[in-house]
Amino acid sequence: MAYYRPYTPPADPRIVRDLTQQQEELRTRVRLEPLSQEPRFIAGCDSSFPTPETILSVFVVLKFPSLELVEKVYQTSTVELPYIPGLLSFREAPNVLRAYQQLHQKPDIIMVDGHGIAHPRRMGIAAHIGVMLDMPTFGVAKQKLTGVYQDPDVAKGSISPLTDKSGDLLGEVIRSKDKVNPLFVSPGHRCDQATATRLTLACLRGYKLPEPTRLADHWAEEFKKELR
DNA sequence: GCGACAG
DNA sequence: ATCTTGTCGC
Repeated sequence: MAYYRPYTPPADPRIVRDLTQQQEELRTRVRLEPLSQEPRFIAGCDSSFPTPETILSVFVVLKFPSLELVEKVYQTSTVELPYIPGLLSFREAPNVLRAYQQLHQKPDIIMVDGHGIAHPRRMGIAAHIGVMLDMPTFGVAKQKLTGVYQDPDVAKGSISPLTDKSGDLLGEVIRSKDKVNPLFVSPGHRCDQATATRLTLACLRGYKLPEPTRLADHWAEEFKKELR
């Protein structure tokens, strides 16, 4: 439990204004719809920072619904933007997209570590990546960014809605394992809530995190060691 | 004015 | 995200 937040230098107001504007434009391209076909391959992606100035992004592709790992790739580059709540995608997406290009087996849908439309301007990193690739995506986050919800029952599989102040659905809060903190699942692009939730549940294998993100997390750690 | 704030 | 040991609970 954090009792205080470490000091963070204020972000340049001009940068914030410009990126927020770009985000509003990308927002007009988001399409929420059911998946056209059942996925045969699902990907997971995650980023970490081996050093404060280096970003490492990983992509894993699993066969669906067997969840057998079929490919894993990574990409590193220099960090050019600080973390700014609501603008995370501009810091991480560029490198994530380059990692995606390395894949030989392209997935049918991507599970992103972070939020989809459960974002102040409905443009979390999952939606951002989906629009850039024009690919189906949805987000699975460990912490809330925006919205209100009632804590779901402590039993695995319990779900409660995440809504904005107007009552609009932003995502669903899902208990992926008995008694552990719930996950925040929301559609990104070319995906809907039902699909995002269904696939998240279908990817659970006894751990808090669904396999795509869990394995992406795992390999990010392995690749990090490999770099030194 | 005060609290919240993905990774 | 990252730095970090032991420790409590199922």
